[in-house]
Amino acid sequence: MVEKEDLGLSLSLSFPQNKNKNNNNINNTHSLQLNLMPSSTSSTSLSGFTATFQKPSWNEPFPSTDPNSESIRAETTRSFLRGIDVNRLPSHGDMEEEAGVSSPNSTISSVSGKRSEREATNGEEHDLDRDCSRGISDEEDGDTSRKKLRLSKDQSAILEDSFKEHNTLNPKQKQALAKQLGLRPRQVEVWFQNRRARTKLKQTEVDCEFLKRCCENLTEENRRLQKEVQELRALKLSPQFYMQMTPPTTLTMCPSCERVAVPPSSSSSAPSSTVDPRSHHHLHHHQMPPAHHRPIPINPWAPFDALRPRS
DNA sequence: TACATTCGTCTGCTTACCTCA
DNA sequence: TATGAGGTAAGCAGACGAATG
Repeated sequence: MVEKEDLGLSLSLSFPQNKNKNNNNINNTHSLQLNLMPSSTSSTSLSGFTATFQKPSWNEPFPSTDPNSESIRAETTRSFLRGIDVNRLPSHGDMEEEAGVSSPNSTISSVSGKRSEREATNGEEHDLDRDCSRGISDEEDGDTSRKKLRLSKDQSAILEDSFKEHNTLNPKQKQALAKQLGLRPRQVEVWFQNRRARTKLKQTEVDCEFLKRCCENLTEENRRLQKEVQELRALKLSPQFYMQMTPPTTLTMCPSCERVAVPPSSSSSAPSSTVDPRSHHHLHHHQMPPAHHRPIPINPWAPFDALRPRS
């Protein structure tokens, strides 16, 4: 079994750009990438989804720019081919000698369900692949419990590699991969479906964690601001406050950004109406605020604002 | 061109089995 | 040894898009 650390999940926080289909288009999103790859991971899987999806090439089943990963992959494939293949088809005739490992050909699907009823009613094999994938074999007709196939490590590794290249498969790719792995196309298809589901689940967990942290930050910011309001109220009650206060007429509002602008010189007594709007704009965007002027706190939702879809 | 049908594939949910602590 | 939790292969339903008549 492939360990979680080996999955090479690169999770992203995504906001769908267009919800064209069930909100599920995970590729067409703004993404905040969170690469969860452990630093010690081998080079075969370090690029994560985003990077590896950029260069799909199925002319070569497992392309690699890294000679090391190439050799690892080749070795994996070799060991896979010479090793125990729990999914070999019955025609190979050696599956039963591999004790303790179940074969997909011993897999028995549940006979319950509407689809089975439909097919029984039709009485025709309109989908050989699907029928085959359910592993209904002659020698196990009496057993209604489905046995579960466990993919070998090598099969899982190869499937993972493929998934990093493409998270979906076209029929040709599916066939090729199934042939390479000695699996049925339906099994490859199901594996990819489940893999996408796992990826999405992981992403959801990461998103949830991220939102939780945002919420905590906002709560903290809110607490801080409340405290500051209290302090300002207390200060307002003291008479010294009015002595130090600058007349409000020296403050102007920038019409473009709607922020309070500080005149070029605090000693200037010129009313704000005389300030040239152009110079004001120039100054207020390039002049450092007075020391007593508290900087505007960073909007904790800023990362979201940047990522949010424009609607 | 608009419409109905079929087909393949997707996601989401669920079940059943397997492994391991 | 029994058992419960977690992982995962696989089934099913419903939706969607493309192809076809």
